[in-house]
Amino acid sequence: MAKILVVDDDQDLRENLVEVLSDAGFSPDLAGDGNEAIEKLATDKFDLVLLDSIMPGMGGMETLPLIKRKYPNIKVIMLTAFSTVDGAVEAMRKGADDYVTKPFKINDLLVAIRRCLEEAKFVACGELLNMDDTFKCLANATRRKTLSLLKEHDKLRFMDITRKLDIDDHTKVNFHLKVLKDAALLEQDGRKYYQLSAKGKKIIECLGSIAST
Amino acid sequence: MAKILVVDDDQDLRENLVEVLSDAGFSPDLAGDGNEAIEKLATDKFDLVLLDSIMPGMGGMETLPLIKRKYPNIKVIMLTAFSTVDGAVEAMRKGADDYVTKPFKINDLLVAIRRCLEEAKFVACGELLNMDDTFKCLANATRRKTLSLLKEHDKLRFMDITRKLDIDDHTKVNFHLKVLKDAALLEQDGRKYYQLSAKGKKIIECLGSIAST
DNA sequence: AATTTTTGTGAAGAAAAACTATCACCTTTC
DNA sequence: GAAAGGTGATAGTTTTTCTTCACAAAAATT
Repeated sequence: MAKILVVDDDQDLRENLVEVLSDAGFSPDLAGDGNEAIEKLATDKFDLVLLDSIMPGMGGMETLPLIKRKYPNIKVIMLTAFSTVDGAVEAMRKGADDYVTKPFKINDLLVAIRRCLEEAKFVACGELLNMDDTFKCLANATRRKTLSLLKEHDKLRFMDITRKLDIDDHTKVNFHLKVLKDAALLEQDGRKYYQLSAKGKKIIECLGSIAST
Repeated sequence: MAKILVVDDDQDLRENLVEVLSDAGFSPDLAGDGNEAIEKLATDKFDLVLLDSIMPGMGGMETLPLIKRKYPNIKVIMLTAFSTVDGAVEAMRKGADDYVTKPFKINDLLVAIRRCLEEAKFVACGELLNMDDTFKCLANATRRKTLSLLKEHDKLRFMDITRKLDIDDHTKVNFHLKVLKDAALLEQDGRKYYQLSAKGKKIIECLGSIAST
């Protein structure tokens, strides 16, 4: 199902990978260098890129940040022959999602691919969110505080929240809680405990890097 | 100025680092293992953590995700004696901001520290943002589309934006542009070209991972 | 057991804010 | 000078937000 772009200058390896990936149930496509990869990405949709770090023309290390800047949701796994710790760190800093050293066992690569796609699936849930509602929710300090309370304490009851928010009249919290529930950022378990939903957790995580409150 | 927490079980190295860091103008503090580090982080505010990967008690590899989950804005540089590519990749996947192999040249470490803090400074601008305004801005599909247009095209004139938004009456775009400007997500250069502000770029970057439109 | 208090929820109306649409007006370009 | 590009102000509509009231279930007291 998942579409994978294989970017490598070594034709043998490329064809080999295409076969393996097809057998494993993926839809692979090919590119011979960075420029070609960029073109392919512009025309087709891909879920993951296998990127060789050293290629004639534009190499993987240069291509990587270009891809990640334009398509942050596409996962990239670097493949590299001459591997050093510094190289690996640099690749990860540039946004690679994983780093596999050549020669690799096919199985190790498949494991890495599946793990990346699994993470992507989680991210993708964000795309299904109704962004309008989500942001409207976040555009309010009380609700943001509620979310971070729940991030910290995992589960809270109604009155716990009102007290922690330092609001005297409990009925006033109700409205905000409902908005949060409607936006699916928050849910209740059987015993009326409020907690972050999967979407809520994802959002909070993203927010963490830009907003402390 | 920046507060740095040095987490290492080797007392010689620790004291050595404290001296070097002090000389370089930082305020260092110490912890002997992961647990102690967590405690220190809970009581004091730090900008950066130097984290040894292998320690008796809780090691750095375990501590790292704990720190990053709780304090995503604090930078972490892993220090490690037995360095492998896999170890480096794992550390970076877990959220390390950099990875330095022991023995290291003091200067290399200082370079890494300064680079991390430089990035942190950029992130910190997010904290100064008025979150209410920011999210209100984002709670509107037209404005989000405007931002992603500007992300893609860098600079656009007023009419370019209205056309790309596919809005016939140009006066209707005005309002949204103003809201974006007020929230400082967008700015104009001397020639009336609209472009993303630093804050806008940062926001868009964070958003990229959760919202495609 | 009865009752009071705490906890938890929904709905409706008023107040505040955001959004839309329209008009007026200025500047640049052709 | 006409057309296109660009901006601000305002009034009416729609949405949010706040507030209040009503009410029910659970827990604690009497």
